[in-house]
Amino acid sequence: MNRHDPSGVLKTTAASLALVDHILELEGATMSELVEATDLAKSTVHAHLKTLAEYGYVVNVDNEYQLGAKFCHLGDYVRTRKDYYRVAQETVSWLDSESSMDADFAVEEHGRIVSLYGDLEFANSPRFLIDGSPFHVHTTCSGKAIIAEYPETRVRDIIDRWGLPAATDDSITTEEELFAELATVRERGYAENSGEAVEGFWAIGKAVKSPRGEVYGSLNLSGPAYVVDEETRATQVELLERAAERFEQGVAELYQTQASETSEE
Amino acid sequence: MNRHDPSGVLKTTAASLALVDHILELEGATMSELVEATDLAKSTVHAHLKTLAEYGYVVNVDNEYQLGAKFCHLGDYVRTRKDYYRVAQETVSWLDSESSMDADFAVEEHGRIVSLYGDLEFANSPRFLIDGSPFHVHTTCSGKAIIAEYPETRVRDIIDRWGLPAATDDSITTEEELFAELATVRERGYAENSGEAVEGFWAIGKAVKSPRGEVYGSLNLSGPAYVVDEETRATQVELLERAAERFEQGVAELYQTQASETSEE
DNA sequence: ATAAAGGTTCGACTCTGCGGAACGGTTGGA
DNA sequence: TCCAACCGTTCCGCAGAGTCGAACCTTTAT
Repeated sequence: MNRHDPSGVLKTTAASLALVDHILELEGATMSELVEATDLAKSTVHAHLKTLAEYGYVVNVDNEYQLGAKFCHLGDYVRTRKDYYRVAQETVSWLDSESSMDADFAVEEHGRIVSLYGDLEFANSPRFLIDGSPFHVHTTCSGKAIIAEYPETRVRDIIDRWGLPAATDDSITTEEELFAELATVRERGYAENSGEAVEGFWAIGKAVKSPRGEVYGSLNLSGPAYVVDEETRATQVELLERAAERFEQGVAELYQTQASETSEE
Repeated sequence: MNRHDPSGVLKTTAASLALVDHILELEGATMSELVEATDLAKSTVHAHLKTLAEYGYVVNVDNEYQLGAKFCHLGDYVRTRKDYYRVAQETVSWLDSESSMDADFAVEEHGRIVSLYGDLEFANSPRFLIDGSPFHVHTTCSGKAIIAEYPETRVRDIIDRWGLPAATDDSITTEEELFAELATVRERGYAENSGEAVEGFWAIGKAVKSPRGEVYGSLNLSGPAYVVDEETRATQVELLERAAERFEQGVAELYQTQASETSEE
C-alpha cells in the first residue's frame, strides 16, 4: 500500500485503517477475503472489524463487510468546513450548467487529489483508483494544475512519497516529463489531460487561489474525448477560465464580508 | 462517548477513532486540546495523530489538526455504492425543486441517522450533533419514519444502545412517548417533527421501501417553522408522498432492468 | 532574552493485541 | 437426514506493542 515511513506509526491502528482500504478496494469483503488480503489471523481481523463497527466505520450486511455511512457524515463535515465551500459549490454548478462536460472542484491533500464538489459519481469513482487512496497528482489534470503552482521542492516531496505510477498508457511516468508538463501548464494557464487518468477521456483543470496567492484547489471539466472537437475545446477552456474568475472573485467578496463583520464587533 | 460494550474492542484503534470524534466535536483541535480531551500522554496523542495522518484521515494546517479530505473520498464511495443512489438523488432534487423547503434522503445505520443525499449543509451539520456521531433516531423525523417500520425488538435494541437524550426541550425522552409517536407515524403514513431536533424547525419524513418491503431510508422536507402555515404544510405532505412514490417506482424499474440484463447473459 | 506552546524523540515498563484452536450457526449438496 | 463448507465468535498464553514521562527542538509572543 506504499506507506513510505512506518516509523512511529501505531501498528494496531494502521492495521485497522488498512482494513478499511481493503474493503474499499474489494468494494465490500467477507471476513475470509480480508484474512487473505491482510495475512492476519481470523480472530485478529474479527477484533479489528468489531472495533471499526463499534464506531460506525464498518457495517455487516449479508455476510459482507462494507464501509459505514459515518464516512458520509464525516466527509460532509470536511466539505462544509472549508470557508470557500459555498463559493466552490456555486461555481461548480454554474460551470456544470454552462458546459457540456462534467464539472468538479478538487484539492490536493497529502500528495493525493480528492474531488470535493461536483458530480461525485465519476470524480471519486473507486473503479479508477489503484489502491484505497484518491488519485495521484501526476495523472489528473487537477493535480497538474495544482502542483504547477507549488515550489519544486514540494512537488519533489510528493513524487518521492507516492512515485509516478501509470494509470493508463498515456500517463506521465518520469520526472522530466512531469516538470516539462508543469512548465507548459504555467505558461498556458491551465492543465490538460488526454486519457492520462482514464482511457478515452479528455479533461482540463485550472488552479484557483486566494487573494494572497495560496492555492485552494482546481476547477475541472472532464468528459469522453469524442464529444469535444477542437472548436468546442476552445469554448470549454474559456468557460473554465471564466469559472476560475468567478471563484476567485467570490472568495475575495467573502473575505471582505468577513472583515467588515469582525470590525463591527 | 456512550460506547455500550467495550469488550473485544481494540483499545489502540478505539483511541485513534476517538481522536477523530474529538476533532469533529471541537471542529479542529490543537494537540494540547486533544491531550486534555482524552487524558492521554502527549507522546501517545502524537503517535495516534501521526498514524491517522499517514492514512490521510487527519491533516495539520496552521498548528491545528483537522479531518482529512479522505473522508470525502470514502464518503462518496459509500454514497455511490448504494444501488438506489441514482434514484434517491433524482428524487431528492425533484422534491427540492418542487418544494419551498429543503429536501434530503437519510438512512439509519448502527442506530443513528445519516443524511446521504440532499443539501449537506444543514442535514449533517456538526453544530447540531451531540457527540461526534450522527443524529439520534428519536429526535429526527427521518429516524421516526424509519424505525416506525421496524419490529419493536429492533427499536428497543437501538434505544438500549443509544438512549433517548434530548436535543431540544421538545424532544421525545421516554419509551412510552416514542412508541406512541411511532404508532401515530404508522397510522398517518409519515413522520412529523416540530422543533424536536432543532429549535424552531418543522420537518416531515416518509420511509421508502424496496418491492420486498425492506426499508431503505427516509425522504424528508425540513425548514424554519415560520415559513410554512397550516395550508402549505398540507401541500408539503402531498409533495413528500408523491416523491416517495417516485422513489419506489424508480427502484422497482431499476430491479426490472437488472433482472432483464442478467437474464440476457 | 525569556517564556510559552506545538511538536518530536527515546527508553523502560506493562499492558494488550496477536495467533491458534476449538466452538456455534447457517447454507447447500449428497 | 447427514455431512461438509463457510462465516463468525470466543478463549487463553505469550511476545510484542502501545503507553508514559522526561528531555529536546523549533517557533511565536512578550
